[in-house]
Amino acid sequence: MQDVANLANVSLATVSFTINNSKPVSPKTRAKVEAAMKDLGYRRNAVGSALARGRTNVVALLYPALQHRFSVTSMQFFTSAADQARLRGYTLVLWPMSNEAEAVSELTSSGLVDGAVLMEVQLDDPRVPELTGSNVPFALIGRTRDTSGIPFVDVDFEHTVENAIDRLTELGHTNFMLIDGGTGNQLLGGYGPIARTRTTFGEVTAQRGLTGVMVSGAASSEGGRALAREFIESYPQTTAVLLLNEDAGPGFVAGLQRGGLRLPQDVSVISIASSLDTASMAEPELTTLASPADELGRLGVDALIERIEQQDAPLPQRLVKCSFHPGSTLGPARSLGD
Amino acid sequence: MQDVANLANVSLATVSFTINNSKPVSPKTRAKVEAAMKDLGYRRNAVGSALARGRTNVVALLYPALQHRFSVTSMQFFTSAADQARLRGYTLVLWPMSNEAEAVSELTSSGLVDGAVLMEVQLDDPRVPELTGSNVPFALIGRTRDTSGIPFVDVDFEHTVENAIDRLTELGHTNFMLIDGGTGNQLLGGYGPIARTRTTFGEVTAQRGLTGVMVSGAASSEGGRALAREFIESYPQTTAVLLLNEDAGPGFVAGLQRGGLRLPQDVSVISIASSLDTASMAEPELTTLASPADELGRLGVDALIERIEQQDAPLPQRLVKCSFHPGSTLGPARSLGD
DNA sequence: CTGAAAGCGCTTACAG
DNA sequence: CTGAAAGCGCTTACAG
Repeated sequence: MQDVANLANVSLATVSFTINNSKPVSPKTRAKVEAAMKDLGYRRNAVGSALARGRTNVVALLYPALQHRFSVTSMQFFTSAADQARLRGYTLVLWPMSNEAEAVSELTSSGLVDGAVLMEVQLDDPRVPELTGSNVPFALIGRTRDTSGIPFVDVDFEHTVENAIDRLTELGHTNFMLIDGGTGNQLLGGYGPIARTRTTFGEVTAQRGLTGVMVSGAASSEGGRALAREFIESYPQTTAVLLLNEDAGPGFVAGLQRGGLRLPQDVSVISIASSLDTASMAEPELTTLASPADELGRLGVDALIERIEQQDAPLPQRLVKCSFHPGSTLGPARSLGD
Repeated sequence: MQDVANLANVSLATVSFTINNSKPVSPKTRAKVEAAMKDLGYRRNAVGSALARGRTNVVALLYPALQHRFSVTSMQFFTSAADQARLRGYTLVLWPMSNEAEAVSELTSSGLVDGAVLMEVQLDDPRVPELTGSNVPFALIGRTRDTSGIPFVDVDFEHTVENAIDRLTELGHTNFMLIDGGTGNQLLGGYGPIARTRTTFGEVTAQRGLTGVMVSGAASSEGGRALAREFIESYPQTTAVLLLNEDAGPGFVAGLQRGGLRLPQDVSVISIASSLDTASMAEPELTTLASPADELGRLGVDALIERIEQQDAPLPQRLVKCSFHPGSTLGPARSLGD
């Protein structure tokens, strides 16, 4: 930078002013400085700048480490978040968290990042109070139980479940099943998407006098096949399935058919909050209420940057709806005699 | 940091020495300093440290932006690379590259990262000379055409193709097809995995007097279904398929069966350099030579950090083999009369 | 509109 | 083993 200043016959400060547009600079001075920068191939050092400004323009994406089964949907968060950050002049770092408390404080106290976007949010996520206390700006992709004062973007699970049930009800279905990807452990017990979906499913089926059962299975193709066997053995009356378990989808569909059921003549299945990529791997292709994953990644970063750049702006809290894609697994309920 | 020094009645320098073990510190002084740090909840600021040391302990993962269809395999690179970086005291940033030249120089001249790992490497990747010229350490996940002097980790595609052909030859197959995910554009024409696989496939089938055709299709379920239609219409003699197109796998298998072919009685399919997650979404499950994706992400970061920390160490260049997973799509060649 | 100087939070010769 | 001081590459009041 000093070299640039020398070559342009100006001071260090003036170079800084032209780079950052932080003070008015006369056109000729600006031209001289820019020529000098070009000649020397100069680019401002991000670390020096960060130290002086107290801002790094780096944001972190926090995701659970050791959970190495990432769906297509998570991948979309990663890349859309990184792209959007870049677009807005930030760099995205991946921050795997194994030990929640320690990792969060390591993050917040390092001074490396200006803020964090959290993925895989639990209803009572321990990271949230930790971050609130640390004064590091953050935003959630997902929601805690109590969202007051907390910036977030999330799928509108409540609407999604109702929408799916509506569509199936119109086709005459009255016997519903919700399949989720929860495992027995406590962690997933408090996982937002599953909890909200189950609650809404329970409420809506009860209100409307529908039969509704809930079942969980592993988030994998093998999990899906196992769920199909369970379905065939234990739930002969059920004709409509809401599937909140993206990765089990193709296996579930394959398993049902292997067990002699036809889709959608015998059973209708709708995959919710999941990706079309995975849905299309099933045969027949799954009818889907697709997760707006790209949009969530983008909006999550936007929400965070808003918090960083203008603390007084209105709190960003957005619910995004899933989009319907027909597929081939939705049909009229089979009549009682079938 | 000054606060810590005051509380412990030592100098700023001594605090730094104890934190970094950069100079011997007496046990009692160390104890005082550590107590003071704990009391104040002090953590060293990464930015100040980076500026003084000329090292940020941040490494970048460069991937092609705008390519929003990431397979499970890419996801594994992302997360295993981030985990390994963290394990070795580094932070991983995601660096989407749209305009190659500009983005690389933005990276190298920002001073933000100590080095970069490159994904989706082309045979003549323009990023490589750019990085070589910039003196920023880097390592490839993949390989350029000429690998002399370049640190990399990659799948041993040559071995993988031979292995797949061996297995099928033993089952009596003589009519082979290679399906890849290349699109017509130049970009993918020079994409390492496809180029190497095609070359090896051509050589091995020729050497052994086997019939071998090569076909490309879109990397999606729909692409797989289209490939199946093409297969049935145009290649009735072919009994053995090597599939280098992970995302087309389930659709291809479904399409073949929809067209009346049985797997593996009529056609054997082996998916290569792909993930088991996707393979298991096919029905029947695809026989697979699985990509060591986690290992590659980890080794890629290791290779980079070696270059950063000891420039004189032997050049890290590693080829990793795929692992065989049986699945249900490999069987004896149908006899001529079938 | 331009410049001299202090300071961001650390590290590291250098001296003791 | 410990400390005083310079310096890493910037930004930004402050003065002109």
